[in-house]
Amino acid sequence: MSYTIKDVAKEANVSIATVSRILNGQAGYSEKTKIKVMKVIEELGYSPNAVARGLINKRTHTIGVLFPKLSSSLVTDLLDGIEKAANDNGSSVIVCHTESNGKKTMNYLQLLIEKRVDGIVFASEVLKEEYYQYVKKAKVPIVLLSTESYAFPVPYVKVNDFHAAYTAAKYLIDKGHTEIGMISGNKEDIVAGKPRIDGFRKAMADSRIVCEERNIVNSSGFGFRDGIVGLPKLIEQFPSVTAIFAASDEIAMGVLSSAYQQGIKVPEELSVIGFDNLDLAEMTIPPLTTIGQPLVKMGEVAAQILFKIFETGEIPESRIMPHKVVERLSVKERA
Amino acid sequence: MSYTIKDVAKEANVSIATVSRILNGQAGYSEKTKIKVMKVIEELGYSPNAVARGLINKRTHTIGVLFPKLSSSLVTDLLDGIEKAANDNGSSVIVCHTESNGKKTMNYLQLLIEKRVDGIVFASEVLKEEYYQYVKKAKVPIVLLSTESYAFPVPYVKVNDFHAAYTAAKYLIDKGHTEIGMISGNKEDIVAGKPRIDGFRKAMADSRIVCEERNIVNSSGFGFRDGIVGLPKLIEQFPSVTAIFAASDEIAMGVLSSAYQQGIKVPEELSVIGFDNLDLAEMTIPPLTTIGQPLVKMGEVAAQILFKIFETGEIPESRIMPHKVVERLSVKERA
DNA sequence: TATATTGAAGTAAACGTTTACGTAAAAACG
DNA sequence: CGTTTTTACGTAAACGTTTACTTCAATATA
Repeated sequence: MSYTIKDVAKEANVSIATVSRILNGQAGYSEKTKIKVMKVIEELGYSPNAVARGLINKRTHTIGVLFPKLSSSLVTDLLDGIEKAANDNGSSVIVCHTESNGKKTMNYLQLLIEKRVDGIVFASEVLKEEYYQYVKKAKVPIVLLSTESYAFPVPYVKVNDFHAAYTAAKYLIDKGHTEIGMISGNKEDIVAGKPRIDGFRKAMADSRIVCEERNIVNSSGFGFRDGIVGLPKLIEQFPSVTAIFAASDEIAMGVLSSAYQQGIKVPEELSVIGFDNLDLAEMTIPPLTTIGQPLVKMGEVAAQILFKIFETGEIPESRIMPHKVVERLSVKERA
Repeated sequence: MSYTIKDVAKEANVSIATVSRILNGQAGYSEKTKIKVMKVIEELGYSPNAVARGLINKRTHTIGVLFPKLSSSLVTDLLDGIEKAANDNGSSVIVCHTESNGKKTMNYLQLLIEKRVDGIVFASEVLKEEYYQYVKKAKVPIVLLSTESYAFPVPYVKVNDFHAAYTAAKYLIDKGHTEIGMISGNKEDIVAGKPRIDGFRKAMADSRIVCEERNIVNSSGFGFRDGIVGLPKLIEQFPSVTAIFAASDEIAMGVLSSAYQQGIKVPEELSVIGFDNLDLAEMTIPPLTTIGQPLVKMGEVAAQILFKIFETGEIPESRIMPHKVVERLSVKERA
């Protein structure tokens, strides 16, 4: 097919060992032969076979990434960061799209392990026992991104959702709001759903604002639709609401759209704060005030943790990334 | 490290050839030994080494994808489709993020070729001669996605941008508009910029509507900012405008935001049609009428073309995917 | 000058598979 | 029952590298 190291060796009248040494900068050859060999490589257009290298070196310079879905700008930013860090470390990334499906996830894990990826980033989803045991048995390093495991000792990279939600609610309170509602995403989601609700509740409690059932609408997911249907529901059960904490930017966009349809002015009549700071948060009308997660950075850090593990063999600590409120125009001080 | 086929063979008292045959369903063993071997595999938790397989089979079951940027929902949808089709065909995908940088692109191509990917999807960017020659020399199948090459015989998958833009303009015209402007994206972009402008012009001409300099604002890219700055510019040079064709949904969102800031009501005072039908097009205020590209499907088709090439060795024809107008609420019939 | 050291290479084994080829026993056939 | 065919394996080479060991000449050292 294409040329091999043998072809190069033959053409240059040296042994394959010499070619290999030159290619890997390993000492043991003269400048003259190097030049000769490089010339042959150039002429032939020889490209070293990374598969063969991987076989003998037991290192593929490839990492695998598992996402529940691809078409979400949250995931995209994470991937962006991962890819960046991987590339900086001379590795490539294989993306897998699990659709939050247990069987698919297992298949992907199997695939990645058979391909002998150096490590795995598991993103935005809960690490089931089955998954954990499988990669543990295969001894492949794994790091969690934008998720966390309470049951297993796996390093993770994420923001503190409890704290971030607290910050969001507190921000609204500091703006003079007292009639504050939340549209929460899935409360069964123990890693991103529940903590945000708890953080919201805690902020309310700390400010001595009563927070009951009616303050919170639990939706099934974190999507646009959840915001669209969430707002009318919230208004129905809590008509005096003046400010809303949406558990994701997509929910917030749904709220914005729903408010617009109902003729509710944001932020004049209703303030809205989101969560994530997706790219589209600055494109909404009005531009969305939100809790920013450093998504790209988080992806980078997750990948870097993997590389650290390759180097040292030790498992580093998890990283809680800082969140911040990104002030735009969807929240107004209450008179 | 982990178990090999030899360990399995020894443990099961058979030769490695037999294990291999069982693993690949190759005939040449009895049911009894199969059961015995499978049991050993199960016990050991043996995982076949795809790297070794790749070396001997000259097939890695991996394809590479090059994107100019990752954080764009356009690219994400394409990737989604590619990944889906790849997975259906037992392959994985390596993503590369070129940032439209020639050097980075060449590095990625080199990387992918060294890793011996079975094929490459080159997306949303123009295929430079240097790129083409390099992958051609390596004899790696390549397919273009959402882009096209006039100079080289490379199969592509995309919509007909000229025709799609024509459709957009015609749609506005059919709604009774005659004062129609365009915010065009980069007109130097010969594959997506220029054809859309030409399509727009043609539709205007065919309807005997004069279309001059002032009808079109050329921006440098296809992003939100371009819409934000584009609208004021367009209004200044063409104050009577009642409808706008934005060359991308992101531009359209910029237009929407800019219009909102200036107190221009969409669609009452100004109609806007976009291009792409990104996920976020339905989340805008008002929901965006746009030209839909079947992005996920396009990704799938691109990958399938690659698999077809692997099978047949022949290069299939390019595919022009159908576009359609997705009617939402940002365009209004003119009184 | 005799010996030790260094430098520049080559040889061959190993990585974990697949597969062409060989072989012995079992089955089928006449 | 003798011969042919089939079945069920085993042996060993190959895939394209890296690298531990060798080797041989040139240089440094005593």
